[in-house]
Amino acid sequence: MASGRKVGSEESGLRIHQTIARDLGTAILTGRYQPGELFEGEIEASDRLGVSRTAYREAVRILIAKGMLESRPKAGTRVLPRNRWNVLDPEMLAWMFAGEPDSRFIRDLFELRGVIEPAAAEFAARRRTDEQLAVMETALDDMGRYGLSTPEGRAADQRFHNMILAATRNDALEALASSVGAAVSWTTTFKHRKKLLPRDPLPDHRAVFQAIAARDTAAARAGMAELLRLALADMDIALVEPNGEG
Amino acid sequence: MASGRKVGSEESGLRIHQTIARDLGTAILTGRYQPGELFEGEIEASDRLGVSRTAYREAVRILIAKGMLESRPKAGTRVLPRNRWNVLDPEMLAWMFAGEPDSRFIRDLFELRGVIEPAAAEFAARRRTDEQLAVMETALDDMGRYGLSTPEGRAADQRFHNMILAATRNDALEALASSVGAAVSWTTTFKHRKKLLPRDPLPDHRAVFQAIAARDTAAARAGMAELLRLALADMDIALVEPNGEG
DNA sequence: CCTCCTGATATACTCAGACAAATAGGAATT
DNA sequence: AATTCCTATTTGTCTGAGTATATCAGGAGG
Repeated sequence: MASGRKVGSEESGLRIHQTIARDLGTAILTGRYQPGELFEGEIEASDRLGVSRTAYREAVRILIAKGMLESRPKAGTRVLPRNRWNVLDPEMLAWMFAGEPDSRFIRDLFELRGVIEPAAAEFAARRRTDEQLAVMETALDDMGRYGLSTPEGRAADQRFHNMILAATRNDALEALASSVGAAVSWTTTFKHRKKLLPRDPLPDHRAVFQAIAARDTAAARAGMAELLRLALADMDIALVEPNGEG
Repeated sequence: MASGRKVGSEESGLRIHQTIARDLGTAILTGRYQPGELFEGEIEASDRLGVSRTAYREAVRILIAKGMLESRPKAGTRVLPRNRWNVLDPEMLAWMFAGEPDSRFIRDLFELRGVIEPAAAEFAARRRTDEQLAVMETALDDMGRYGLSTPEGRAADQRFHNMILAATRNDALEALASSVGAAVSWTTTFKHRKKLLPRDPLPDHRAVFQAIAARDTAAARAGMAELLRLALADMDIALVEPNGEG
């Protein structure tokens, strides 16, 4: 047992294959490996990283499952083109936002959210149950009580949006929006890290809630769109797109 | 070396861990394993399947990467709740549609597509380049030449929609819509398996194309919405939702 | 000169068995 | 009853060997 060395840095509860997957994943996301680029062999790679081939291979399996890699005997392991990546995968989003996320992709996510959530609000207005409505209301109350600058307040905000998604009764929409919402909430954390929020978000949320309560689909859609528009306006990243909405 | 038996059925080029992942994945998707249910231990499972623990573990890693499983020492490996699954993962969609897909989820996918693609058409109308427009046109020509009942025609249809997505200049939207689009095309195959298409889809496509060419965002959105509405009307699954659009 | 086969070879894939690490759950203690 | 500690169980990691497969070079045939 001569070499009982650690990999390099003491990671939290993560297993080795998870840290390798995360490291390789972020390396690919940040462009340190280009699409089409060939990886070194398993033996060399695992040796260089100071881990067993087993752990390295399991890491590669994870990245293959996320559409980032491809591996075949004799051909080796190479990075797939970007359009094959599952960029909406929650773990991948977490990797992106752990580092310095690409502002262009953040814009993409907000844009996608702007497409998804108003539609979700509309479906929710049509299909919500009274129980779901009640959960939304208490979440909104909590949000007002604690404010968005506290963890409790943000959790309440999450609950509110999640319940809207659940009320859509659309699993696909729900899965998607929860991923995007989580990613966007990372940026919200960024926002609050720099400056405290300048605006009270409660009225927008209440308007959406009222519309859903009244089963007013058009108002729900419009209210959510307005909410997102205001939220986006609070952020600095609005500037990446030179041309406005027109 | 007493038992050199094969796993059971001769799979095509798939590796062992891939087939195990697919089998377990479909078993979970079809409800043969319920959320929260505990798997048997790795040794028992790999032994029962007649494969090595390595291969079984790599399969489990894949399913964990897709949000279907969770495993911790001493606690075992268990199925995660449905809302944790990455149901938009292309591979998962393929697994679903390989068997008898849940009609409720198909409805969800169509609904999601109805949200995504009109928005994508709108973005495409605003941001498309002339080159992208040219590709759309040739795709449309091919589609007209071969018809949707031929593989070439369907490929052209795919190219048309994919180019719209590329023209949105939104990676997140593109990744999402390509997954959903692929899944929906499986159902299109289903449709044509039963009955040949009763309607000429070309006019709808041309309308969308014209709008994108003219950079008419509203018309592009409306045209795409209409296209999807008609496509959905062709399918049998419209009946799952008793209440119409209103 | 090109196409098709054929085999050598590099690479990932699979296997078996051992050991390590972590943690859930119970036992002992306060 | 709450807390601490122990232990047994399960996943995690390692090693080294052997297998399968696809690429690539080189030759046979057109």
